[in-house]
Amino acid sequence: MSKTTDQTPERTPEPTVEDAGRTGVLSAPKGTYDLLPPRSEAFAQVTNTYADAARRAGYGYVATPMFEDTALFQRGVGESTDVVSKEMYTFEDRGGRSLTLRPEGTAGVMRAVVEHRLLQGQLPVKLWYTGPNFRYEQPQSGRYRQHVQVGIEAVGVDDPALDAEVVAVADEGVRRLGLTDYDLRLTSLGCERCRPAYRSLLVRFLDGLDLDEATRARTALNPLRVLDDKRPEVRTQLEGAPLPPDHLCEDCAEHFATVRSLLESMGVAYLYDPFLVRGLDYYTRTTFELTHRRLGAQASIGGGGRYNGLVESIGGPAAPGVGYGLGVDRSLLACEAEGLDLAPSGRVDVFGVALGPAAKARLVVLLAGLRDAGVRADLAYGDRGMKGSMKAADRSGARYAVVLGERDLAAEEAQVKDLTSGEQVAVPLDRLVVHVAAAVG
RNA sequence: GUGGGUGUAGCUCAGCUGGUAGAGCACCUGGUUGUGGUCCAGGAUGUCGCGGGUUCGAGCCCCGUCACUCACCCCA
Repeated sequence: MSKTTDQTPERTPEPTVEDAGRTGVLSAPKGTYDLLPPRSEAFAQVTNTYADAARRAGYGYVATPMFEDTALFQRGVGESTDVVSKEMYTFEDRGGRSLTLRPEGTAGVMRAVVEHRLLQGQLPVKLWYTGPNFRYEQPQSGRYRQHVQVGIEAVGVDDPALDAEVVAVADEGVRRLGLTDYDLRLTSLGCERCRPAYRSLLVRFLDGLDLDEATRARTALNPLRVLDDKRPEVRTQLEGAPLPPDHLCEDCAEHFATVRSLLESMGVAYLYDPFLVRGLDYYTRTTFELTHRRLGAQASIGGGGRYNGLVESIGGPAAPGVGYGLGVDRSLLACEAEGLDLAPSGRVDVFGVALGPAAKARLVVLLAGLRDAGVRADLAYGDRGMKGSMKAADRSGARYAVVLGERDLAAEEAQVKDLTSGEQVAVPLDRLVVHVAAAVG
C-alpha cells in the first residue's frame, strides 16, 4: 500500500477505475448467471446429450420466439397456475402489444404447430427444442429467473406407446449423462371426462381438513396441487385422500396400464407416485417427473406428460400431445453432485510457442493450416518469454507444443514436443501439418 | 411474496474484548539470455457489498439497503 515515488518510475499506468466507480459495476440481473469455461462446456454437453436422445427417436429441431403474445400463456398454461398468475415477465412493446417472455416451452411450440398447420401432415408431429425460459421467482439453489430447458413434443396421436416413448427418451437422456441417483415418478391425472367427478370428490375431502388460508385458496383454484404439498402437517392429513389414478375412467385406466406395461418391458425403472401433480394446468393422463436425490429443495430436473386439451385451448384443432421439459441447469447441478466430469479434458490439441516476430508470423500461418486440418490449436500471444509460453502451453491442456525460434526458422523446421512424455522431435515446416495431424489422430 | 444465514484479494477463507488487512491457492517475473508440469526467490491485486450512525478511532458495534445463499411456496 506504500506508494513511494522512487519505485517503478516507468511502469505503465494502470487503467483507472474511476469511471467504473462512478457508474457502479454492473452485475447480471438477480436470479440470472453467467456461464464461463470450463463449466459452460459441461452445460453445452448436457444440452447436446439431451438433444441427441431426442434426435435418435426421430424428433426434429424447432425454434420459436423467446417472447409470445401474453394471451398464449394465459390460455395455454392456465390462469390458475402460479407461473401465469404471478411469475411472468410481461411487458408492452412500442406498438402497444402485450408480450411475455416465455415461462415454459410447450405453449410456443404448440402455437407454431397450429400456425403452420403441421397437424395436417404426417402424425405424430415430433419436435425437440432448447432455449431459455423466464419466471419471476425468488432465486435459490437450482431455481433461476432464466433457466434453460431441452424439451420434446409429440402431437396429433393419442397412443400410449407414444407416452412410453416420451418417458423413455427423457430417461435415456438423463442416463446418458451418467446420472444414477435419480427417481422417475409416474402417475395419471385422468382426462376432461373423468377429472371433474374426481375433482369434486377431492374438494369434499380437502374441505374437511385443517388447512391454512393459502392452501384453502389453492383448494378452490386448483385442488389437485394440494396433493403435491410437501409439508409434513399437510402430508399426514392427506393420507386416505382420494387419488387421481384410483378414479380414472375406463379409457384412461387402460391407457395408463398400457403405458406402465410398456415402460416395464423397455426396462425403464419408474416409481408409481399417485400424489404427483404438476403445476401446469394442461396435463392430462400420463404425468411424470424426474427428481434427483442430491439436489436439495429444487430436486426436479425434468418432467412432462400428456396434454390433450392444450392445442385446442390455444385456438387450434382438438389434438392430443405428449412431451417433456428437462432442465439443463439442474441437470448440470445433478452431474456436479454426482461428481460427473462432462467437460472435455483439454481446450486444444496443439499449442504454438514462437520466439521472435518472424517466427510468430510464420507460426500463425502454420496454426491456421492445422486448424484447417481439424486440429485444435492455440498460440502463446503477447510477448511472453520461453518459460511463460511453455507454461501457457502446459495450462492449455495441449498434448503437443510446437516451438519455433529464429534458429528453427533458419533451418525450416519446428520442434514438436510431446508434453506428456517430454520427447521432442524436429519436423520440417512443410510437413508440420501432416505430422501433427497424424500425431493428434 | 415469507423466514434464516452470509458478504474481507480472481478463488477458499483468517482477522483476538473496536487501534484503519492477512494466509493458502491462482496469476505475473526471475533463478534456467530456446523449453512446461516440481522447487526456490520476488511481485501485482482490496472503495473489507453499499449508505448512514455511534466512537478520538469501525472489517469488527447499531440501523438501513443491496447481493448471494438456504428453506417455505412454486417449478426445470
